[in-house]
Amino acid sequence: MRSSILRLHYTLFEEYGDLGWWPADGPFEVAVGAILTQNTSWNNVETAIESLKSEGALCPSRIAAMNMTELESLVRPSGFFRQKARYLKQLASHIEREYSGDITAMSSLPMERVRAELLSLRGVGPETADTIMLYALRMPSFVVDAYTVRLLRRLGICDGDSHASIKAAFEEALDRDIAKLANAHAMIVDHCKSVCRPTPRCVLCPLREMCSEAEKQEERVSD
DNA sequence: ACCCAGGCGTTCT
DNA sequence: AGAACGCATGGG
Repeated sequence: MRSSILRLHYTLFEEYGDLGWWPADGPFEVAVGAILTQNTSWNNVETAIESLKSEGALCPSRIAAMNMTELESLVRPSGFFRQKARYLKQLASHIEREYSGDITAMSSLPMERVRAELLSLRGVGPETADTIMLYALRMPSFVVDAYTVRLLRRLGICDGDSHASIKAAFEEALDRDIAKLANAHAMIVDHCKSVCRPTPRCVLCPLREMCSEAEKQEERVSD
């Protein structure tokens, strides 16, 4: 899988270059965005983040102290607003209580410890935890999302492989380099949003070569 | 009038 | 362990 990942990374980088993810003002805003974007388009998340900002509410202390109804109304545009308000509240309280409101304090702890701690919070699953680690704490933890799995399957790079093994393969192939891991996920998401749709149009796709090779391989198998 | 979006938790088989 | 379902808004 290693050489396929390297080729994918190289080809995507040739097309997209450095995308400079995650778009946010600071580490805590990254974490908030990671929760708000769960199964939700980024456009809706931006609206919610803007409304939080306009209230000066984008910090752990303010969110931890805010009343639930107000928080719900601020994050409403991002959908699932009752759950997400609860999740943000819990995250903010945790950061406030354990790290005096400074989320970056977590980055000096071992990765496994940080991941387990994030996963223990309601509303923080594998993808959200890895997103916070990679883009807020700048730790080399690759983010495997639905896009990644769909793309890798289509390219025949993975088949039934678990998220965990895909994650590990990227981290090894990209040498645990934070900038590379961060940009790799960004390129995959960006690519899948615009080009590699559920029903693909491969004519101008930078990955069309890899894609057609995978299709040929598929035909051989089904013979 | 659909369909989908940068998931997660709960509740089943 | 893995599938099915609810959660909710806004844009194509």
